[in-house]
Amino acid sequence: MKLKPLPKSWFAGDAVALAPKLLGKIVKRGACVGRIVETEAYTTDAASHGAKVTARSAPMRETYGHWYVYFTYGMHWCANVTTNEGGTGAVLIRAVEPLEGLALMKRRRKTDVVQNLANGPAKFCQAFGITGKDNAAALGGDFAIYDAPELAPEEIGTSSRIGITVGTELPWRFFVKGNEFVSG
DNA sequence: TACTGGATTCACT
DNA sequence: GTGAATCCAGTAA
Repeated sequence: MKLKPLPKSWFAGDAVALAPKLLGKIVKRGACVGRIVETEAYTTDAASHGAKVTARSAPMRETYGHWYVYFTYGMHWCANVTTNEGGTGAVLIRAVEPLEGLALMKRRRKTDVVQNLANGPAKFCQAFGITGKDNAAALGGDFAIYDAPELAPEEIGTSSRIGITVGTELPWRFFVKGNEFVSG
């Protein structure tokens, strides 16, 4: 697979605009490679860490093209890519289709079911070995996002999670229809 | 210093 | 469909 890293400037725009564009892109960390199939944009809305100026959310405000990894529910890590040069924004990677490094992912996730390896934000982090040590790291090197053909519009739909998990109807949730690795 | 709640997941019924 | 697991950041005092 010929991979070309997305330049930092690619992430300078608004999170809401970049979330759908990230679909189909390739994320690689060490031996693990996957295709992003579900993303979620966070800016300064009430549900976002970016709504308040705190030490934790500093990467959302002060960086773009970096990883923002946070710990939640006492046991899970979630990975975002920071966006919006000069502003506040990040795109949460909610689900990934495993492509390479499946053996390692299966070992980390303690399951042989491929569909369950990375079909959730915390599952993705566990499968790829992402923890707080990756927080605020710049994209690139061993942990980067690579360019890939954009998904066709008919492959992108509105997530069934709307109104179920979060209780809000944010217009920027997406996932890929007709894909066996899709979450929800 | 102590308390509260969370961008989740999974086992169990 | 329901509830437990689990710990850190944020907030109040």
